[in-house]
Amino acid sequence: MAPPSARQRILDTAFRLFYAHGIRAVGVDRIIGESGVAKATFYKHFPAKDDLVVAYLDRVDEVWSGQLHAAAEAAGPDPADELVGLFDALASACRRDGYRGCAFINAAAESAPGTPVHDRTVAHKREVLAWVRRLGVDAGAADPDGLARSLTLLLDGGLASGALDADPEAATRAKASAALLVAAATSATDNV
Amino acid sequence: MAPPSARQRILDTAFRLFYAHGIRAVGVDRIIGESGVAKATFYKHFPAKDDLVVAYLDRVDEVWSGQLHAAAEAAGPDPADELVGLFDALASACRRDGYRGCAFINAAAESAPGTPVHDRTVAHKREVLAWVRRLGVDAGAADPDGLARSLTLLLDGGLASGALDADPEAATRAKASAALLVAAATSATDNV
DNA sequence: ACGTTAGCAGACAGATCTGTCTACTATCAA
DNA sequence: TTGATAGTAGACAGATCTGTCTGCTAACGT
Repeated sequence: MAPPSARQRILDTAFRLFYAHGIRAVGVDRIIGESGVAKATFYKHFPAKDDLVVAYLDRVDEVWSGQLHAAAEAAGPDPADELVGLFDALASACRRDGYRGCAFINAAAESAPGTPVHDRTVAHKREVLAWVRRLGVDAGAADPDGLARSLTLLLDGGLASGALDADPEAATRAKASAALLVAAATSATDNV
Repeated sequence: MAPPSARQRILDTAFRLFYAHGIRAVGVDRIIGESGVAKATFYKHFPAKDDLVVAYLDRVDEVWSGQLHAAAEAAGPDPADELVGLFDALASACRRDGYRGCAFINAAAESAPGTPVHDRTVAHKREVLAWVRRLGVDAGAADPDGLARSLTLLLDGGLASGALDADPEAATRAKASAALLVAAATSATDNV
């Protein structure tokens, strides 16, 4: 029953506002106002706005990676099924209210290469790619690197186009295409 | 030998700066300064910054659509080959210096849904989707809508991930995956 | 009892951003 | 010649944004 700490309130508000409106479109004054925090407190926890942005991306990473992993596991235990099932997370995301695409792609569009914010987005995409690749190895894909790249292309495409029109059809097609690619990539070495 | 008009200089400068740094990151003062134009002239041609942004997107649309069509035609005349060949435009774009992903995806990340800028990005993606769909029909695909959606997902994925790391490998994989999807979509009705 | 830590409230500085306005110049057509 | 058109130069207003600073309050551990 302890009220959430100031830091937590700041992060909650930033998560909501940054994702909904974009990073540059939301000033620290607004975050301070809506989170009901003093300005000094804000700058104590986050010495610069960019520090908050990175913390925001850290949180998005946790949430989104969790959803991806959960969707994959739910489709398991066959790794090939997991590779297809992870696209259910995309479908769920598209249907969510206020969906505005991938927070990392959006953040990358607003940050210059080489900055901590931009680096954080690159790190996220690398993690996802590595995770998919591992599943590809488990699934016995002939070329796990290539398969992982193809699947993340589909995933990123679904996320990116979701920012333009959140058509659930796109997620369905992404999953269907993924199924085809996974089948093609595993049948060569692991055909029934 | 006539020097480019003020309007043209403004557009050239905006094209370069908006794409390289993002829309919100570039102020009108900078565009005015670097294009060597008077402030009154600027606001005469573009009453508001957003008007310039839309004009910028119009130009990007021309350029990028032209490259897509050229790449497709070069791979023709078989429509199925065109559907795969258009991905060469993605590979060329990735290799270009200063490549920073898709201007439309980036602009969408910086604009609120319902604004003229955001609408312009949606219109572009719709045009590309319709064009790919037409090629799919010509190629005799069983489900041209689905095929077009799948291929544009791959394309958008390549463009979006290009903003994070401009890996030419991604474009290669996108093309290979496209070839597989096109083959699968056309073989059912148009085999050998 | 006392110091430390966390937090609230809000003024302030300095930069930057969009957009307006005045005043002047050059070109070209009727 | 005169009037319209396109352009240059730059001051200015008003809003907004990031970040700093001063004061005050309350909880908690020693």
